[in-house]
Amino acid sequence: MEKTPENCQVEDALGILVGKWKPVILLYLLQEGTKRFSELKRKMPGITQKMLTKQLRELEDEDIIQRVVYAQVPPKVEYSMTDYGRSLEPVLDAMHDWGAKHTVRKVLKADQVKSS
Amino acid sequence: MEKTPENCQVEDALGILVGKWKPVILLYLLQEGTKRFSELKRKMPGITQKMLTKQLRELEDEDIIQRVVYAQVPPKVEYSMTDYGRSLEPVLDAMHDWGAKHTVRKVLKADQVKSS
DNA sequence: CAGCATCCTGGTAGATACTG
DNA sequence: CAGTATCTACCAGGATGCTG
Repeated sequence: MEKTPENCQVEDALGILVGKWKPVILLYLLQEGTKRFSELKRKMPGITQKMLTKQLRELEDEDIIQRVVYAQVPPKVEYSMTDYGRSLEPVLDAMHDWGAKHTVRKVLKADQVKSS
Repeated sequence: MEKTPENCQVEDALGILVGKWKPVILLYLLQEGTKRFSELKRKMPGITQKMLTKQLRELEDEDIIQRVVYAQVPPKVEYSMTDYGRSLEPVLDAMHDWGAKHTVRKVLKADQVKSS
């Protein structure tokens, strides 16, 4: 597929990644494997149950993550990356690498302002 | 910089890329070089002047693109990528590649539903 | 030509409370 | 434990009109 602006496929990846907590959720699942709902919640202080549920549902709808419910009491639900979801890893890597450089740059710039 | 979720640098790249028209604008400037305001506007039927201005300003504030104003009548303003902005290209590439695969996958999935 | 000022709207995010 | 159900706040995005 050509990389012309008229034929922009960037939006798809963007659409899946946008959401205040999605990148973090994906990084957890990619690096630490399967996680329970409560584990994810604990890892992300500040997120509400509603938001976590919503973001997970959206990722599930896109087949990026998998949701497994255990029929037991108390309930147990586990989330993990799908093989397909793992294909997003290079994208996240590229973004992370760029973000790291960008952060460094912002710090340098702030220094310049200070010393001027 | 480590790629731990606690230290997520993905958001930075995401923050710069989100905006309904930013990826397209960047692809135009990356692939076709310097462009005037009106040229960009013509390329993107549907965008309003206000939105184009806004998106361009935001990209400029992040030093991704450069804005050059020619003191003449009628006014002429040209936009181009900065060297720094060009460093985003691998990110856009990664996202485009993924998006292209994703599109194919969605088509296949739709077919499965139809033939079932 | 390029852009600002104003007003409007829908959806994302969040706070809070309740349930199988 | 892992969710729904409401309600509220905010802002990106958009329509329209004016200007150096």
